[in-house]
Amino acid sequence: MSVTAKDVARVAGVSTATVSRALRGFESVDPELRRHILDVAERLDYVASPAAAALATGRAGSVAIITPFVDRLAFQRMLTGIERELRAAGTDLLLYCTGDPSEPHPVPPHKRLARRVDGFLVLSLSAESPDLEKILQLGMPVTMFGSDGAWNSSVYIDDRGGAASAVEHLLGLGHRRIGIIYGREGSDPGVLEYQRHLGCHDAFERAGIPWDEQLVVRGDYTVEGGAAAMTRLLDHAEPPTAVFAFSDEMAFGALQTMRERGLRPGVDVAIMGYDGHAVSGALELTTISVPFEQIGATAAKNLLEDIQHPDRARVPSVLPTNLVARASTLGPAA
Amino acid sequence: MSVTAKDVARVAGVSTATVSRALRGFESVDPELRRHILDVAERLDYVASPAAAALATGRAGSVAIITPFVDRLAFQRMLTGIERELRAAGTDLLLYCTGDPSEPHPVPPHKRLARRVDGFLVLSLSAESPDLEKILQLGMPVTMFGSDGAWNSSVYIDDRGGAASAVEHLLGLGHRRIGIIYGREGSDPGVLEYQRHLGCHDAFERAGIPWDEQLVVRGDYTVEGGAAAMTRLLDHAEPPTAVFAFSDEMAFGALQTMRERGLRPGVDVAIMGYDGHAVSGALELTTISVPFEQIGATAAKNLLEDIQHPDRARVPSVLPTNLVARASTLGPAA
DNA sequence: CTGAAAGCGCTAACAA
DNA sequence: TTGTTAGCGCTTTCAG
Repeated sequence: MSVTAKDVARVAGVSTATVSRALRGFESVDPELRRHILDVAERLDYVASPAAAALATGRAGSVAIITPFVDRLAFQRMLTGIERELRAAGTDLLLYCTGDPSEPHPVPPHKRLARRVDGFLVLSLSAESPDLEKILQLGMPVTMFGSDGAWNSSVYIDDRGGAASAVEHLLGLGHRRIGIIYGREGSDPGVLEYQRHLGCHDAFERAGIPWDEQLVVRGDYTVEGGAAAMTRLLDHAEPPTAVFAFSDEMAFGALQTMRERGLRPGVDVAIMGYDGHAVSGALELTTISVPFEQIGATAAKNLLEDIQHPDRARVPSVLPTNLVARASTLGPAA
Repeated sequence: MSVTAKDVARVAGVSTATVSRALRGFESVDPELRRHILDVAERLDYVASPAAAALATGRAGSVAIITPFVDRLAFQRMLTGIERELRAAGTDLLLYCTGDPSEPHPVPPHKRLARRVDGFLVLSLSAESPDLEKILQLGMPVTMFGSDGAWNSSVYIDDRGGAASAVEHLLGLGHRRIGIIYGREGSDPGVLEYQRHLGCHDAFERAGIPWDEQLVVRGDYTVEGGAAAMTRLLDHAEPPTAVFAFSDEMAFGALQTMRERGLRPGVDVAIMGYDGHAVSGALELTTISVPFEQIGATAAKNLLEDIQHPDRARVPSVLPTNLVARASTLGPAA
């Protein structure tokens, strides 16, 4: 097969135990011997078998990301932050995508990953998802983002407040008929989207404006879905003067629909998104910016901490969002 | 620790060997016994240790993606396709990001992953990258995309032709001063970007138009970089009447700069991108669409094939690109 | 068709 | 400080 610790031991004239110790930088190895062993290992181009190490130690040296979708900008940005942290820590990253929650997956993640990783990074899974439940049952370190609930070492943003501030921004501009483009049907209290709904309600209530179900449509978190949703809103007998989409991607689609109809963002209809992706700047889209890279990095750091110190008490991290007002709600700069 | 094959064997009243055979669906196990064993395993909530299996069989049951950046739309789309294929095959996915080629990474990927995976999916790495060389030396199955060269089981698109058709589209609209926004400095013949440069040259040459270095600027493959590049182009004494960006992301930035200056895409300056991301539709951006999801899926399939049949001769897959003309070059629809 | 036994390559007590 | 000796949990000949 390939060169093993035994080979290194033989060539270096020591035991495999010493090879193992030297390679892992144990203090208890004679510095000179150690150098010698490292030399030999280098020369033989030795690479330790992670499988054997994992079997012997019980730790895998890797963590898994569990998330329903990989094709969302928010995920991409979190991944950027996660990858950076993990690489710095020398921890491998396994990606497991559960797909649409409505369709059951061939092999549930806890089955596949249980003994393969040291911990889980659960992103955008509902707190009520059966997958999550199974993973928690494993009793391994888990850090979450996007699931509502008070878990240790998880990462949060104030989504309810963020959504409320979005609506308030529009109200402040004088809008009274405000359309909402949400993501997916059947969002339960365990998922962030639900918080955004609550935030909208909060803002409307404070302003004494009744909630109008007619102006709430689904956009599937995609550009196309957002475009279709906007079409429905505009075709309404009494169309909204402002629209708040629960993600930038859906807002992009809404902008497209407006363009097709010759409507000017921020002039004819105000529109805003949520997430603060790079492209929203290029589109002059008002949005709630969310620090996804930092969310990813923080989640990864928390998880690594949890893995190293399983019993240490941890406190959730809360990260800020903020509203970035642009021409899509303010109109073209004077 | 947790429940092992031995536990299942004991409870089921058989040997661990039979448990192993039954669980892997070997024909040689009595159907009835087999059902019984599966039952017990299910009941005990048994999950085989991948580390132990890997150690015993020599195969990891996973593949690694090696790529310099994860924060690009193209990567995200490939990942979508890859993940789908791999999940269907029950193969795990490890993600390894090399970072900027110019800055050396802490641990070379081949060291870390050599014995951890059964094969590599190398995306957007230069054919002349030292990382690639090391990985190839491992002698394991490798499927590539975005590295130019004739490797088996790799996936290609005709980037040279695609870039040429982009320029020809602009030429066909009467443009003679065409700006180019490329991605990164020092692209060598081993990377796809180089092919795009060649394609541009091809088109200019066929049209008898001299190449003007003044109109070629760098955009770093980001929205911000594209915006800055566009600024430089427009500040030119004799600005281009059309601009071709080597990625949609950079074209988005260019559009932003135009908007800030009150220039209308397709009217004042024609602009086109490359990649065909979903957002480009929303922006009415003319682009060369590239089937990244399909590229990812094909690459993953090829790799899995290679792993299963290491000696079978393979032929590279070539996937099509095509030009999608929109308002950013054609002007607003009549 | 099934069981016994010998590893896979590494780590961790325990001795020396 | 270093070597010896058992495993970690699974797979896989080889017998039966």
